Amino acid sequence: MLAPADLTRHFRARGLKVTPQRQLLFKLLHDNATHPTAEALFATASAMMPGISLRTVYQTLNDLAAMGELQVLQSGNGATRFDPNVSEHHHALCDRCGELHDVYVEAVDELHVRNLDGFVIDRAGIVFGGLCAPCQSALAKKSQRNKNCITNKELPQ
Amino acid sequence: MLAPADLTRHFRARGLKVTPQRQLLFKLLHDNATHPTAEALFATASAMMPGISLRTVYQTLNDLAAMGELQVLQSGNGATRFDPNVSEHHHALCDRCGELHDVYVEAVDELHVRNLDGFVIDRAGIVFGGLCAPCQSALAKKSQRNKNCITNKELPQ
DNA sequence: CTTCTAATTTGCAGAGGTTGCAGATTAGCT
DNA sequence: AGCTAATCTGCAACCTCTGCAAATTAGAAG
Ligand SMILES: [Mn+2]
Ligand SMILES: [Mn+2]
Ligand SMILES: [Zn+2]
Ligand SMILES: [Zn+2]
Repeated sequence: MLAPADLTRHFRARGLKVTPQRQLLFKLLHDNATHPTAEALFATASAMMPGISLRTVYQTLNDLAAMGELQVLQSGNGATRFDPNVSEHHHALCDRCGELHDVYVEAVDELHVRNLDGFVIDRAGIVFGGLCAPCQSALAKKSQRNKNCITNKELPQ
Repeated sequence: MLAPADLTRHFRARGLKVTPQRQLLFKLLHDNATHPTAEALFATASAMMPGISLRTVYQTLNDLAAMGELQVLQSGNGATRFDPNVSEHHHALCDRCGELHDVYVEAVDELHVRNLDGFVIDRAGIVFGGLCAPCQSALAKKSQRNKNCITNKELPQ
Protein backbone atom coordinates (compact mmCIF):
# COMPACT_ATOMS: atom_id res chain seq x y z
CA MET A 1 0.00 0.00 0.00
CA LEU A 2 1.17 3.51 -0.77
CA ALA A 3 2.06 6.00 1.93
CA PRO A 4 -0.78 8.17 3.29
CA ALA A 5 0.34 11.23 1.32
CA ASP A 6 0.30 9.29 -1.94
CA LEU A 7 -3.04 7.74 -1.18
CA THR A 8 -4.40 11.20 -0.59
CA ARG A 9 -3.30 12.19 -4.08
CA HIS A 10 -4.75 9.03 -5.60
CA PHE A 11 -8.07 9.48 -3.90
CA ARG A 12 -8.40 13.12 -4.98
CA ALA A 13 -7.36 12.21 -8.52
CA ARG A 14 -10.29 9.80 -8.64
CA GLY A 15 -12.74 12.36 -7.33
CA LEU A 16 -12.80 10.71 -3.93
CA LYS A 17 -12.62 12.88 -0.86
CA VAL A 18 -9.98 12.55 1.78
CA THR A 19 -11.76 12.75 5.10
CA PRO A 20 -10.23 12.61 8.59
CA GLN A 21 -11.63 9.09 8.94
CA ARG A 22 -9.85 7.97 5.81
CA GLN A 23 -6.62 9.65 6.77
CA LEU A 24 -6.63 7.83 10.08
CA LEU A 25 -7.17 4.50 8.36
CA PHE A 26 -4.40 5.26 5.87
CA LYS A 27 -2.06 5.72 8.82
CA LEU A 28 -3.26 2.65 10.69
CA LEU A 29 -2.79 0.50 7.63
CA HIS A 30 0.53 1.83 6.43
CA ASP A 31 3.24 -0.77 7.03
CA ASN A 32 0.81 -2.76 9.15
CA ALA A 33 1.91 -6.39 9.01
CA THR A 34 -0.74 -7.79 11.36
CA HIS A 35 -3.28 -8.61 8.65
CA PRO A 36 -6.00 -6.92 10.66
CA THR A 37 -9.72 -7.54 10.39
CA ALA A 38 -12.18 -4.69 9.95
CA GLU A 39 -13.18 -5.04 13.60
CA ALA A 40 -9.57 -4.84 14.76
CA LEU A 41 -9.00 -1.64 12.79
CA PHE A 42 -12.26 -0.27 14.06
CA ALA A 43 -11.16 -0.86 17.64
CA THR A 44 -7.86 0.93 17.14
CA ALA A 45 -9.46 3.73 15.15
CA SER A 46 -12.19 4.22 17.74
CA ALA A 47 -9.62 4.80 20.44
CA MET A 48 -8.09 7.60 18.40
CA MET A 49 -11.27 8.98 16.88
CA PRO A 50 -14.27 8.25 19.09
CA GLY A 51 -17.46 8.05 17.07
CA ILE A 52 -15.96 6.69 13.87
CA SER A 53 -18.32 4.16 12.41
CA LEU A 54 -17.60 0.52 11.68
CA ARG A 55 -19.47 1.09 8.44
CA THR A 56 -16.91 3.69 7.41
CA VAL A 57 -14.06 1.32 8.16
CA TYR A 58 -15.59 -1.30 5.89
CA GLN A 59 -16.24 1.29 3.22
CA THR A 60 -12.68 2.54 3.19
CA LEU A 61 -11.21 -0.95 3.25
CA ASN A 62 -13.34 -1.92 0.29
CA ASP A 63 -12.34 1.21 -1.59
CA LEU A 64 -8.65 0.54 -0.98
CA ALA A 65 -9.04 -3.09 -2.01
CA ALA A 66 -10.82 -2.03 -5.21
CA MET A 67 -7.92 0.32 -5.96
CA GLY A 68 -5.50 -2.55 -5.51
CA GLU A 69 -3.94 -0.97 -2.43
CA LEU A 70 -5.00 -3.81 -0.17
CA GLN A 71 -4.99 -7.54 -0.59
CA VAL A 72 -8.02 -9.33 0.81
CA LEU A 73 -7.43 -12.58 2.69
CA GLN A 74 -9.83 -15.10 4.10
CA SER A 75 -8.93 -16.07 7.65
CA GLY A 76 -9.95 -19.67 8.18
CA ASN A 77 -12.65 -18.79 10.71
CA GLY A 78 -14.93 -15.91 9.94
CA ALA A 79 -13.54 -12.47 9.40
CA THR A 80 -11.83 -11.12 6.31
CA ARG A 81 -8.27 -9.91 6.80
CA PHE A 82 -6.78 -6.95 4.96
CA ASP A 83 -3.17 -6.85 3.87
CA PRO A 84 -1.44 -3.61 2.86
CA ASN A 85 1.45 -5.69 1.58
CA VAL A 86 0.49 -6.14 -2.04
CA SER A 87 3.85 -7.41 -3.20
CA GLU A 88 3.91 -11.04 -4.24
CA HIS A 89 4.07 -12.99 -1.03
CA HIS A 90 2.38 -15.82 0.81
CA HIS A 91 1.37 -16.65 4.36
CA ALA A 92 2.11 -18.92 7.26
CA LEU A 93 -0.87 -19.46 9.57
CA CYS A 94 -0.13 -20.53 13.13
CA ASP A 95 -2.41 -23.32 14.35
CA ARG A 96 -2.17 -22.13 17.92
CA CYS A 97 -2.39 -18.32 17.92
CA GLY A 98 -4.00 -17.88 14.53
CA GLU A 99 -1.57 -15.20 13.42
CA LEU A 100 -0.57 -14.82 9.79
CA HIS A 101 3.08 -14.24 8.90
CA ASP A 102 4.33 -12.99 5.58
CA VAL A 103 6.63 -15.38 3.77
CA TYR A 104 8.30 -15.15 0.40
CA VAL A 105 8.34 -18.21 -1.79
CA GLU A 106 10.63 -18.71 -4.74
CA ALA A 107 9.85 -20.34 -8.06
CA VAL A 108 6.13 -20.63 -7.38
CA ASP A 109 5.37 -20.43 -11.08
CA GLU A 110 7.70 -23.31 -11.78
CA LEU A 111 5.60 -25.74 -9.80
CA HIS A 112 4.52 -28.78 -11.76
CA VAL A 113 0.73 -28.85 -11.68
CA ARG A 114 -1.14 -31.92 -12.89
CA ASN A 115 -4.80 -32.31 -13.83
CA LEU A 116 -5.15 -28.70 -14.99
CA ASP A 117 -7.49 -29.86 -17.72
CA GLY A 118 -7.21 -26.64 -19.72
CA PHE A 119 -7.32 -24.31 -16.74
CA VAL A 120 -5.03 -21.32 -17.30
CA ILE A 121 -3.35 -20.16 -14.11
CA ASP A 122 -2.54 -16.53 -13.60
CA ARG A 123 -1.62 -16.43 -9.94
CA ALA A 124 -1.18 -18.54 -6.85
CA GLY A 125 -1.81 -18.11 -3.16
CA ILE A 126 -0.14 -20.37 -0.65
CA VAL A 127 -1.06 -20.73 2.99
CA PHE A 128 1.33 -22.79 5.06
CA GLY A 129 0.09 -24.26 8.30
CA GLY A 130 2.20 -24.92 11.36
CA LEU A 131 3.45 -23.23 14.51
CA CYS A 132 5.10 -19.86 14.89
CA ALA A 133 8.25 -19.58 16.99
CA PRO A 134 6.60 -18.17 20.14
CA CYS A 135 3.91 -20.85 20.09
CA GLN A 136 6.52 -23.59 19.80
CA SER A 137 8.18 -22.35 22.98
CA ALA A 138 4.83 -22.10 24.71
CA LEU A 139 3.91 -25.67 23.77
CA ALA A 140 7.35 -26.92 24.77
CA LYS A 141 6.91 -25.42 28.22
CA LYS A 142 3.47 -26.92 28.60
CA SER A 143 4.63 -30.42 27.67
CA GLN A 144 7.53 -29.99 30.13
CA ARG A 145 5.02 -29.26 32.91
CA ASN A 146 3.01 -32.36 32.01
CA LYS A 147 5.96 -34.68 31.90
CA ASN A 148 5.22 -36.35 35.24
CA CYS A 149 1.50 -36.51 34.82
CA ILE A 150 -0.22 -39.76 33.96
CA THR A 151 -1.94 -39.76 30.63
CA ASN A 152 -5.59 -40.49 29.98
CA LYS A 153 -4.73 -43.94 28.78
CA GLU A 154 -3.12 -44.72 32.09
CA LEU A 155 -6.05 -43.57 34.16
CA PRO A 156 -8.07 -46.30 35.84
CA GLN A 157 -11.38 -46.61 34.00
CA MET B 1 -13.98 -40.04 1.86
CA LEU B 2 -14.86 -43.69 2.36
CA ALA B 3 -17.72 -45.35 0.53
CA PRO B 4 -21.16 -45.16 2.20
CA ALA B 5 -20.99 -48.78 3.40
CA ASP B 6 -17.66 -48.19 5.11
CA LEU B 7 -18.82 -44.95 6.65
CA THR B 8 -21.78 -46.81 8.05
CA ARG B 9 -19.41 -49.21 9.77
CA HIS B 10 -17.24 -46.39 11.07
CA PHE B 11 -20.18 -44.48 12.45
CA ARG B 12 -21.61 -47.52 14.24
CA ALA B 13 -18.17 -48.40 15.60
CA ARG B 14 -18.07 -44.97 17.21
CA GLY B 15 -21.52 -45.34 18.72
CA LEU B 16 -23.00 -42.98 16.15
CA LYS B 17 -26.27 -43.88 14.54
CA VAL B 18 -26.71 -44.24 10.83
CA THR B 19 -29.94 -42.47 10.00
CA PRO B 20 -31.59 -42.15 6.59
CA GLN B 21 -30.51 -38.50 6.54
CA ARG B 22 -26.90 -39.47 7.04
CA GLN B 23 -27.05 -42.23 4.49
CA LEU B 24 -28.36 -39.83 1.91
CA LEU B 25 -25.54 -37.38 2.62
CA PHE B 26 -22.97 -40.18 2.44
CA LYS B 27 -24.24 -40.93 -1.06
CA LEU B 28 -24.37 -37.31 -2.15
CA LEU B 29 -20.83 -36.72 -1.00
CA HIS B 30 -19.24 -39.90 -2.28
CA ASP B 31 -16.99 -39.10 -5.24
CA ASN B 32 -18.47 -35.61 -5.36
CA ALA B 33 -15.86 -33.34 -6.92
CA THR B 34 -17.91 -30.15 -6.88
CA HIS B 35 -16.72 -28.91 -3.49
CA PRO B 36 -20.29 -28.24 -2.43
CA THR B 37 -21.41 -25.85 0.27
CA ALA B 38 -23.80 -26.96 3.01
CA GLU B 39 -26.60 -25.09 1.26
CA ALA B 40 -25.91 -26.82 -2.04
CA LEU B 41 -26.04 -30.22 -0.41
CA PHE B 42 -29.16 -29.23 1.44
CA ALA B 43 -30.84 -28.28 -1.84
CA THR B 44 -30.00 -31.60 -3.45
CA ALA B 45 -30.88 -33.56 -0.35
CA SER B 46 -34.19 -31.75 0.05
CA ALA B 47 -35.25 -32.78 -3.42
CA MET B 48 -34.69 -36.43 -2.52
CA MET B 49 -35.83 -36.28 1.07
CA PRO B 50 -38.31 -33.46 1.63
CA GLY B 51 -38.22 -32.23 5.19
CA ILE B 52 -34.56 -32.89 5.87
CA SER B 53 -33.19 -30.05 7.93
CA LEU B 54 -30.33 -27.74 7.02
CA ARG B 55 -29.21 -28.15 10.61
CA THR B 56 -28.80 -31.87 10.06
CA VAL B 57 -26.73 -31.29 6.95
CA TYR B 58 -24.35 -29.06 8.91
CA GLN B 59 -24.22 -31.56 11.74
CA THR B 60 -23.31 -34.45 9.49
CA LEU B 61 -20.75 -32.43 7.56
CA ASN B 62 -19.09 -31.39 10.79
CA ASP B 63 -19.08 -34.97 12.04
CA LEU B 64 -17.48 -36.18 8.83
CA ALA B 65 -14.90 -33.40 8.93
CA ALA B 66 -14.06 -34.25 12.54
CA MET B 67 -13.54 -37.86 11.50
CA GLY B 68 -11.16 -36.72 8.79
CA GLU B 69 -13.49 -37.90 6.04
CA LEU B 70 -13.98 -34.41 4.63
CA GLN B 71 -11.61 -31.55 4.02
CA VAL B 72 -12.97 -28.11 4.85
CA LEU B 73 -12.23 -25.29 2.42
CA GLN B 74 -12.90 -21.58 2.62
CA SER B 75 -14.50 -20.27 -0.55
CA GLY B 76 -13.38 -16.69 -1.06
CA ASN B 77 -16.87 -15.25 -0.59
CA GLY B 78 -18.86 -16.57 2.29
CA ALA B 79 -19.73 -20.21 2.53
CA THR B 80 -17.53 -23.08 3.59
CA ARG B 81 -16.95 -25.77 0.99
CA PHE B 82 -16.62 -29.45 1.83
CA ASP B 83 -14.29 -31.77 -0.04
CA PRO B 84 -14.60 -35.55 0.15
CA ASN B 85 -11.24 -35.79 -1.57
CA VAL B 86 -8.89 -35.95 1.38
CA SER B 87 -5.83 -37.00 -0.56
CA GLU B 88 -3.10 -34.39 -0.78
CA HIS B 89 -4.20 -32.04 -3.49
CA HIS B 90 -4.70 -28.35 -4.21
CA HIS B 91 -7.21 -26.18 -6.04
CA ALA B 92 -7.69 -23.98 -9.06
CA LEU B 93 -10.37 -21.32 -8.60
CA CYS B 94 -11.97 -19.90 -11.74
CA ASP B 95 -12.33 -16.12 -11.64
CA ARG B 96 -15.39 -16.24 -13.84
CA CYS B 97 -17.57 -19.15 -12.69
CA GLY B 98 -16.14 -19.54 -9.21
CA GLU B 99 -15.72 -23.30 -9.51
CA LEU B 100 -12.92 -25.12 -7.76
CA HIS B 101 -10.96 -27.78 -9.62
CA ASP B 102 -8.72 -30.36 -8.03
CA VAL B 103 -5.10 -30.17 -9.06
CA TYR B 104 -2.09 -32.17 -7.98
CA VAL B 105 1.15 -30.34 -7.34
CA GLU B 106 4.53 -31.96 -7.13
CA ALA B 107 7.39 -31.10 -4.81
CA VAL B 108 5.38 -28.68 -2.73
CA ASP B 109 7.52 -29.38 0.29
CA GLU B 110 10.65 -28.55 -1.64
CA LEU B 111 9.63 -24.94 -2.09
CA HIS B 112 12.15 -22.44 -0.83
CA VAL B 113 10.41 -20.29 1.75
CA ARG B 114 12.07 -17.13 3.02
CA ASN B 115 11.28 -15.06 6.12
CA LEU B 116 9.99 -18.04 8.10
CA ASP B 117 11.52 -16.55 11.21
CA GLY B 118 11.32 -19.79 13.20
CA PHE B 119 7.89 -20.82 11.94
CA VAL B 120 7.72 -24.60 11.51
CA ILE B 121 5.59 -25.63 8.55
CA ASP B 122 3.63 -28.82 8.62
CA ARG B 123 1.42 -28.47 5.60
CA ALA B 124 0.57 -26.23 2.67
CA GLY B 125 -2.56 -25.29 0.80
CA ILE B 126 -2.34 -23.74 -2.63
CA VAL B 127 -5.14 -21.99 -4.47
CA PHE B 128 -4.38 -21.07 -8.05
CA GLY B 129 -6.42 -18.35 -9.68
CA GLY B 130 -7.26 -18.13 -13.36
CA LEU B 131 -9.84 -19.31 -15.88
CA CYS B 132 -11.19 -22.79 -16.42
CA ALA B 133 -11.39 -24.14 -19.97
CA PRO B 134 -15.14 -23.53 -20.49
CA CYS B 135 -14.85 -19.96 -19.25
CA GLN B 136 -11.98 -19.25 -21.61
CA SER B 137 -14.15 -20.27 -24.56
CA ALA B 138 -17.01 -18.20 -23.25
CA LEU B 139 -14.85 -15.13 -22.92
CA ALA B 140 -13.30 -15.70 -26.35
CA LYS B 141 -16.77 -15.73 -27.90
CA LYS B 142 -17.75 -12.57 -26.10
CA SER B 143 -14.66 -10.69 -27.25
CA GLN B 144 -15.34 -11.97 -30.77
CA ARG B 145 -18.84 -10.43 -30.65
CA ASN B 146 -17.36 -7.12 -29.53
CA LYS B 147 -14.68 -7.00 -32.16
CA ASN B 148 -16.44 -4.42 -34.35
CA CYS B 149 -17.67 -2.28 -31.53
CA ILE B 150 -15.95 0.96 -30.73
CA THR B 151 -14.34 1.01 -27.34
CA ASN B 152 -15.04 3.49 -24.59
CA LYS B 153 -11.82 5.27 -25.35
CA GLU B 154 -12.94 5.85 -28.91
CA LEU B 155 -16.32 7.25 -27.98
CA PRO B 156 -16.73 10.98 -28.54
CA GLN B 157 -16.74 12.64 -25.17
C1' DC C 1 -41.35 -58.42 18.73
C1' DT C 2 -41.46 -55.05 22.54
C1' DT C 3 -39.03 -51.98 25.49
C1' DC C 4 -35.70 -48.68 26.56
C1' DT C 5 -32.57 -44.93 26.11
C1' DA C 6 -29.03 -42.34 24.26
C1' DA C 7 -28.28 -40.32 19.85
C1' DT C 8 -30.38 -37.64 16.37
C1' DT C 9 -33.46 -34.55 14.00
C1' DT C 10 -35.94 -30.31 13.74
C1' DG C 11 -37.26 -25.60 14.03
C1' DC C 12 -36.17 -21.59 15.71
C1' DA C 13 -33.69 -18.12 17.97
C1' DG C 14 -29.37 -15.84 18.02
C1' DA C 15 -24.32 -14.79 17.12
C1' DG C 16 -20.80 -12.90 14.01
C1' DG C 17 -19.47 -10.63 9.83
C1' DT C 18 -20.87 -7.63 6.19
C1' DT C 19 -23.85 -4.73 3.27
C1' DG C 20 -28.07 -1.65 1.82
C1' DC C 21 -30.29 2.36 2.76
C1' DA C 22 -31.48 7.24 3.82
C1' DG C 23 -30.91 11.29 6.25
C1' DA C 24 -27.38 14.35 8.18
C1' DT C 25 -22.80 16.08 7.31
C1' DT C 26 -18.82 17.82 4.88
C1' DA C 27 -14.67 18.14 1.46
C1' DG C 28 -13.31 20.72 -1.93
C1' DC C 29 -14.53 23.30 -6.09
C1' DT C 30 -16.16 28.02 -7.69
C1' DA D 1 -19.30 32.10 1.42
C1' DG D 2 -22.09 28.94 -1.22
C1' DC D 3 -22.92 24.75 -3.62
C1' DT D 4 -23.22 19.92 -4.36
C1' DA D 5 -21.61 15.47 -4.86
C1' DA D 6 -19.24 12.45 -1.88
C1' DT D 7 -19.11 10.69 2.66
C1' DC D 8 -20.45 9.37 7.34
C1' DT D 9 -23.40 7.31 10.51
C1' DG D 10 -26.92 4.35 12.56
C1' DC D 11 -29.76 0.91 11.86
C1' DA D 12 -32.08 -2.77 9.64
C1' DA D 13 -31.35 -6.70 7.01
C1' DC D 14 -28.71 -10.50 5.07
C1' DC D 15 -25.94 -14.61 5.12
C1' DT D 16 -23.70 -18.40 7.15
C1' DC D 17 -23.47 -21.10 10.93
C1' DT D 18 -24.34 -22.68 15.88
C1' DG D 19 -26.97 -23.32 20.53
C1' DC D 20 -30.88 -25.11 22.47
C1' DA D 21 -34.86 -28.00 23.77
C1' DA D 22 -38.68 -30.73 22.56
C1' DA D 23 -40.00 -34.59 19.60
C1' DT D 24 -38.36 -38.62 17.26
C1' DT D 25 -35.79 -42.80 16.40
C1' DA D 26 -31.74 -46.24 15.77
C1' DG D 27 -30.19 -50.00 17.61
C1' DA D 28 -29.19 -52.67 21.76
C1' DA D 29 -31.25 -55.67 25.13
C1' DG D 30 -34.65 -58.81 26.84
MN1 LIG E 1 0.69 -10.61 4.04
MN1 LIG F 1 -10.60 -30.75 -3.83
ZN1 LIG G 1 1.48 -18.86 17.09
ZN1 LIG H 1 -14.93 -21.04 -15.02
